[in-house]
Amino acid sequence: MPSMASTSTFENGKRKSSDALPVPRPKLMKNDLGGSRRREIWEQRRTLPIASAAKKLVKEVENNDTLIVIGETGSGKTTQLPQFLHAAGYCKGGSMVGITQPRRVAAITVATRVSEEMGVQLSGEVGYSIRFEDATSPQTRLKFMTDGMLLREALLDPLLRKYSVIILDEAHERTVHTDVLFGLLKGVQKRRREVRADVEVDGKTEQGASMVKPLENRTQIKLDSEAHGSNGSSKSRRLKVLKVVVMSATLDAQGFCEYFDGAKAVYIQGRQHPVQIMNTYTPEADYLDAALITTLQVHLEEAPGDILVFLTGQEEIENMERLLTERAAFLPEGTPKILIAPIYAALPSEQQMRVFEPAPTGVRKVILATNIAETSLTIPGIRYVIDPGLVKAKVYNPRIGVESLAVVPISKAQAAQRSGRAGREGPGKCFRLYTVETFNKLEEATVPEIKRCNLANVVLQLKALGIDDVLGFDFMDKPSRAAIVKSLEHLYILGALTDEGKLSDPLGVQMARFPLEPVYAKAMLVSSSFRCSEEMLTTVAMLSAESIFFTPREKFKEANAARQRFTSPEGDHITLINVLRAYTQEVEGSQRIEGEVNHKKLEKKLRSWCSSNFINGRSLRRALDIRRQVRGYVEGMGLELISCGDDLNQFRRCLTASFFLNAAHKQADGKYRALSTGQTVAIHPSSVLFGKKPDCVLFNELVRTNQQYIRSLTRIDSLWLAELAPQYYSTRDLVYAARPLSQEGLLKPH
DNA sequence: GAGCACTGC
Repeated sequence: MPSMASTSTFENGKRKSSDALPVPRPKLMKNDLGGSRRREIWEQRRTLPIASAAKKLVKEVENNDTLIVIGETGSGKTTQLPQFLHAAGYCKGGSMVGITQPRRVAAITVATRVSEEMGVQLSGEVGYSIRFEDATSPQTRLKFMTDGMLLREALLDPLLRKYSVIILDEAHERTVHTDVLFGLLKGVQKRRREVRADVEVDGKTEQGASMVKPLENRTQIKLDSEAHGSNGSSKSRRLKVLKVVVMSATLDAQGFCEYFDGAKAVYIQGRQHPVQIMNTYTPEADYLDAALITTLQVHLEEAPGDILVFLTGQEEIENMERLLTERAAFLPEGTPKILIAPIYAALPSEQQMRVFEPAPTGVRKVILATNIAETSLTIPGIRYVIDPGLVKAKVYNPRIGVESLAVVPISKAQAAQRSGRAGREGPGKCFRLYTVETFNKLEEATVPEIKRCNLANVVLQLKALGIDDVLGFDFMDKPSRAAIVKSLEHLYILGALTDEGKLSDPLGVQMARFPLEPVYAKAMLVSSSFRCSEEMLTTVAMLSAESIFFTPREKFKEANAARQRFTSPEGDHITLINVLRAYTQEVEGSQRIEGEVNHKKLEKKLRSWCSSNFINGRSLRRALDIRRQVRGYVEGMGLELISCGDDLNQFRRCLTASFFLNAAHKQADGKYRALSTGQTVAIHPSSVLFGKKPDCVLFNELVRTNQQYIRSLTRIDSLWLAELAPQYYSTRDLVYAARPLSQEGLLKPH
């Protein structure tokens, strides 16, 4: 690895005496990309807004254990700060700088860019780690990862000893994972200080280290402090305080500063072009019609440049595409043509790529997008943004545990993010289809996800991290008490928590290890005693992947016919198992017969098999990935993987023992009643049991649209509930009644 | 006879 050593040029003495960016002049290396490319990169780095602040930033990190960095779009904070810290010695002695991102793609692209800038190989000194993919090595010093991945690491190493600095990037997005990391890292900082203080007080060298178990890390900790023991007494020879840098793109830093005990905030200017904002004078009665008219108006009156229209969902995008095509046909003669490119997450990736293709000369591209274009991907060429000010967002009702999607107004921060999309390459314009008064009434920021989701997973992870008092956890925005209590109860019923509210061992401990919804993790663990763990493995993978079946509206009948060959009269779970069994036999099986597995060929076969069977290829691939990963965990725990073969009754009984909380019973009037909440529910038309009127079913999802629907069902014998979940159901009454639970122990951990 | 914003382990 010759390239590794060359980066040590960052650590030379020159840096200290100069205000300039600590970027070494381009140097030729083996496997070099070519001198001109290196010079180009160097030139780009030098002119970034953050470059002039390099020295100051490093000093701020040195002087503050927690630092808030507000960096506007285009400031270069994400790629540069990690390199500055590397150059300043924060990676010496085996320490790492960890940088979290909310999205997988971002972790990969940023790591790739930084490795290129540093002239090192990816997965060498610079690496990334995301689910299903670890591109790091023992040499890795700058580690980019998804926020969820760092959370997983904390389970194995609660003090995060490998890290000298953690940078939480895109903190303003407030993902559940980032929010949990906030509280967690505060705790780690405190505990790492305590470990140090211990040493300083009694001076006995081994005392502090005994809190930090594994032997091999002791040397590393020592090396840490030798590397940069700038602050603190000479006696502090143990774990360095963890430096935390919170990076955000929104200007409002106050919330972060307050939460991090008055942490200092620094601002870095961005490099955005001006965007002219236009609002309507009166509220629009029909925002879709307004969006349509505005799009055509911009096309007729404005200079060249592509248009980005934000819409709420697939259906709306499809409608708009149709309307726009119709109206475009009646444009005055000589008007340039338009090219419509829709994009939303569920769109097959080949069609997604169309938004990135430049329109032919003289043609204007109109992109119809969901909020996928707000942050997740950047489309080049956009000069005009049309923003109706609405978004489809998940709403969660903790009382009854129901999720639904609703169209709601965006926040001011989201409005700014949307308009910013017009100023990436040059001055732009944003047309907001709402009045200034309406804008002023919008919320400043979107309600953090942690306040609007099911917390079962979060609570389980916190318990696994040794945080027993979840209600007292230092959340930046605390979820409602009701939501926390609900998930504590849920975990207790699943057996993950003891009567005292502690994580049960081994059940709770094992459940927390799985990258699955707690109820799926439980099902996985229960399944080996029912001798159907292969089938449950497939089930939890397929359920985690969601929407395996692909039903385009125009081919509704064909899709339903294709599904027939997988359909099981027992329900959706076994139907999903049939899909995977068929795939394995018809695609992977035939590959093996032909000899060595050729991945390209397999991929091609998967695609054609999926399209002829109306299966969503992306979802199936994801299910296969999850299946492989979960299989690894199951085997790692020493659990046996057994198939029940054709004895699927055994499997249905296992589903009952696992998903007993979600049982529904047919009433005299033919409607269904969810047993644990008493709600009236209906079988979702996407289920294979729709119209079959089974007496008793289990379900995995409860969604509210026009009415309350249950999805992913299996028919069961109602007597199994009392037999397999006696702790929850009693047989005394004709109608099964859920038993009340005592909450005392759960809420006040001993 | 219905509808699935977007991420993540």
